[in-house]
Formats: sequence, structure tokens, C-alpha cells
Amino acid sequence: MPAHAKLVAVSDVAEQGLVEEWHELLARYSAVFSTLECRLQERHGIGANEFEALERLATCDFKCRSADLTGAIHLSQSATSRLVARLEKEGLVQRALCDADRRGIFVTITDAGQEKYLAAKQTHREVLNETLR
Amino acid sequence: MPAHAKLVAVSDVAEQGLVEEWHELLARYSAVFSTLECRLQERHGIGANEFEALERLATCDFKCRSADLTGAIHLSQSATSRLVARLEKEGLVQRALCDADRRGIFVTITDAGQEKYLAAKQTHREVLNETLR
DNA sequence: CGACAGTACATGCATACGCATTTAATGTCT
DNA sequence: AGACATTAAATGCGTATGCATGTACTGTCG
Repeated sequence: MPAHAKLVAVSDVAEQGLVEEWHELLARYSAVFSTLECRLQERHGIGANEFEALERLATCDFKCRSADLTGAIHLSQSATSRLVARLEKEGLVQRALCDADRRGIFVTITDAGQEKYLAAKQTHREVLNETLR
Repeated sequence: MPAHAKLVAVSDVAEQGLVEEWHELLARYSAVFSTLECRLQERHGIGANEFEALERLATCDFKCRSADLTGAIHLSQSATSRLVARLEKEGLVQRALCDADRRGIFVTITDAGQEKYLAAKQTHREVLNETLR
């Protein structure tokens, strides 16, 4: 076997490992996410991303800008904007103008949002327990 | 500190670890997937899920049923059906009736599909190298 | 001060998704 | 053989997403 063939073989092996790692990551993610989505929806009427947003707002309960949420959950800016709009329509968060920079908005969790979060948290942790290892 | 308080604290710690693990998984997945999506799209005009399907068909190049694809990629049955339809429209795969069970269809990769796969594979591996550790 | 680049969020639009249902073929039970 | 449950894939429908763009505000530079 020529030297370069061996190198190719070695790199193929490394590459294959990477691919397997990716598939595991993908499988793991899909399993957790879809279970979360399903159970949070049926028990609390919210999606997994909605929950992540509520959790962010509930724990880091300072004034939280829309842009901060975009960083926390892994969504585009526009998706975050609509997510906040949905949550507001359901009465779980409030949008408030930001005096310091009137382009931005502060998103705050409402009492109803807190309750919803605390209830959903149980389900969330339960699912993580079941699906992560 | 009462005993039950300690137990709660301990379980909270374990729970917090689980939550962190989930956030890492989510962040990792999002980073890899969106980079894949982006680069595969701009260089080869296909999405990340399309690539996964092509890879499955190219490597396991036996007759592959639509249902097998549904298992391999993490999509619903209907999403897989439409994915195959898109790939067929682009001439990358073919649908063939299955004689043994005429409800099912066999999906096979075309020559154009093979070429597309081999080209995209480079990009795919490159992205995995960059984004997985 | 006034124009103009930059930033924060909202929105129009196209698309991919999941759920529920439909359609067609298979298998089973009497 | 005939009726009925089951399965494979397609499709109608509602919705969440990303990209591109719009709108409102800020900050800077001349």
C-alpha cells in the first residue's frame, strides 16, 4: 500500500468518526426536542422554544431585550420577534418601550407567564431526565 | 437545614446539570446545522436534510424504501415524502414502484444525484471539521 | 444643525414542517 | 371469496421559520 493511500485511509477514518458524532448529535437532539415539543404542547399549550424564552425571562428577570432572547434561544431575529408576539398574545409576557433607547423593547414575564413557566418546568425536567441518557 | 431541604438541593444540582447538558446539545446542534444548511445551499443548492437523504441513498445503495429514509433522517413521514419529491424534481433521485409490495416505493439515486452527493460531501465534511470541536 | 450610516425590531413573502386525512394496496378472519 | 383492520405513501391545511426589506430611532461626521 502506497504511503498516500494510508494517509487517505487514516483521514477517512477520522472523517467517519466525525460523521458518526454528527449523527449522534442529530439523533439526540431530535429525540429530546420532539419529546419536549410534544409533551409541553399537550400539557401546557406551549412549544419548546416558547419554554426556553419563558425560562430565560423567568430566571434572568431583569429587563431583557428582545435581542438578548435571540441570543439565548437559537432562532433568527425575526423568529424571536414573532415568538415574543405570540407569548404576548397569550398574556405570558409583556412588551414595554425602552426609555434609554427607544428602538429597543423590554420583554418582561407576567404573573401568568411565571405560573406557566413553573408548571411547564416540571414537564421540561421530566423529559430531560427521560431522554438525556 | 432539614434533611428534605438537602435532598431538594442535591436534586436541583443534578437537574441543573441536565439543563446545561441540554443547552450545550442545543447550541452545538444549532451551530452545526445552520452552518451546514448555509454552506450546502450556497455551494450546491441543497439543504442539510437533502444531503442526509442523498448520503443515505448513495452509501446504502440497495433499493431503499421511503420509510427507510424517514428513519434515517429525523423527519416525519410527510416531510420525507415531500423531500423525496423535491429531490426527484431536481433530478437527483428516482421513485420506482416496488413489485413486492405495491404500496411502497423504492427511491434510488441518479447519476446526477451521485455527482451532487460527492461534491457536497466535501463541503459537508469541511463544515463538520470546523464546527464539531 | 442636517445628512447619512448603523441599529432594533416588525413584517411581507416563500418555504419546510407536523398533524390529520386520504388513497391505494396488503393481510387476516370468517 | 368478501368484509375489515392495517400499512405505505401522498396531500390538504395550519403554522413556524429564515431572508429580505421596511420603519423608527440613534449616533456621528461635516
